Amino acid sequence: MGTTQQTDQHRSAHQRRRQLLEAADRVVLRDGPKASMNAIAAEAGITKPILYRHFGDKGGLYRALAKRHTDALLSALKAALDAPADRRARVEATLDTYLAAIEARPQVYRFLMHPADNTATADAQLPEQGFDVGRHSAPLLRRLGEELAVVIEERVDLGPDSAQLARVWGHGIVGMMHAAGDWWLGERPCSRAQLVSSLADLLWGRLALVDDRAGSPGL
Amino acid sequence: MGTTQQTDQHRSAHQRRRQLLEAADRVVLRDGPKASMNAIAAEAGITKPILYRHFGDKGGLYRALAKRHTDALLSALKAALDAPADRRARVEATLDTYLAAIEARPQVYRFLMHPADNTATADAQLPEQGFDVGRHSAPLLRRLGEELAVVIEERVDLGPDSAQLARVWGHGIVGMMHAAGDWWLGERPCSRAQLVSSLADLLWGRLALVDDRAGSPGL
DNA sequence: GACTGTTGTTACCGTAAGTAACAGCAGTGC
DNA sequence: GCACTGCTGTTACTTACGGTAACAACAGTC
Repeated sequence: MGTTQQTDQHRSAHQRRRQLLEAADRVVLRDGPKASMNAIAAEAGITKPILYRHFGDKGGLYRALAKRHTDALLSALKAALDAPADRRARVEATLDTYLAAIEARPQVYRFLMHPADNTATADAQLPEQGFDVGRHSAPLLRRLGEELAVVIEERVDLGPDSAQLARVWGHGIVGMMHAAGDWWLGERPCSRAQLVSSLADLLWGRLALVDDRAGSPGL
Repeated sequence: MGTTQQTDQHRSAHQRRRQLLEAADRVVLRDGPKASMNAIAAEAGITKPILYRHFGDKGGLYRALAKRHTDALLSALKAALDAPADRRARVEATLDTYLAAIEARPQVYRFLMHPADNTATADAQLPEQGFDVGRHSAPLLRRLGEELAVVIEERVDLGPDSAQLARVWGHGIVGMMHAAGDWWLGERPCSRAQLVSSLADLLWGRLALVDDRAGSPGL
């Protein structure tokens, strides 16, 4: 075997890589986070060592896959964030874009969000490794948080310490979106629009404004 | 071997279980998320099958361990949430309590937060299992989110749909805290107090209040 | 026609989860 | 005393998966 789909065999390694990633995508879409290298290789019509030649290890494949999806998601989010509307509408559009994405492909979402582990032999105190890839965990949320921080800092005037505040907010907002989305995806307690509105209310400081409950200790 | 620490051998199975969990705790504290069942058994002075008799599978041990830590963390958070101070101070105290906890024991934190996987063979559509433990993913963040939702709904008057809004906010706030904490723990870009203050500002709606940056498109 | 590089294979290793199957020993009823 | 039950513990195994070595086939090139 191996001579079946070899009709056009001299496409570039880059094309081959994309093809493998698409197969991996399909398997992940079907099997969720349990997708094994064997299963992915089988889906691509090849065997494991080829995957390893292309991606080094499972983390490499994971990162390549994550980059694809993160790039796609991120450009969608940026578009929502840059839409011609006021800030509240933009925030809601961004939240909705994210939630629509995870709703559309929950399996991919779960695979990307729960990487299981990566390089971390023991000490956890090694200063740097030289590579930027595979450094620490940082699979998708980290990147989203950083990118959102950039957008926030570009667009909003946060005064002194703006860079740092923007990063905290970026990661915090992404985490809020993620956790609420993860819960919502599992339980579906309300419509997407309601969730978006509730989260935007939270970001708009409604927690600080509402009254204490009648019977609660008067603080 | 095996006759060494058998001085008082007829303590209840519950005591034994606690002892095993403490050993597991120690290993997790040392090895992080890579802690193997063999290593845990060795730390407890026994071998694997005993762990499996007590906890069923690795997921069972994980859940038991998670419950311990979640209970402890949750009671600390509830205490902070119930302190005699205004809402902002209480929120800051709660954030700080959480961050101090993950700062104090990052290995345990990482083990609990990155469960890698659990029961999820394929369909993801099985109705119920009979047990309440091991249902779906919901390791720690879910529970924190639900508990925070309860506290929010008890203490704050959110009007109609208050139950649902409280749950969204509970999960959202926990997610914000988690993501920001995870990032902060990895990079340590600022002091804990600064992080707490920035997150509280975010929850207080400062995002809605600040001005657009000078050069940005006028929306 | 030999040389090299790519694509593919089979067959293997190491590790870790999970599982028999068996051994020792406490208590209980006869 | 003696079988029976039940708990704690063991060794040794199976299975599955990540990762690797060694080899086979073939395209293009000098």
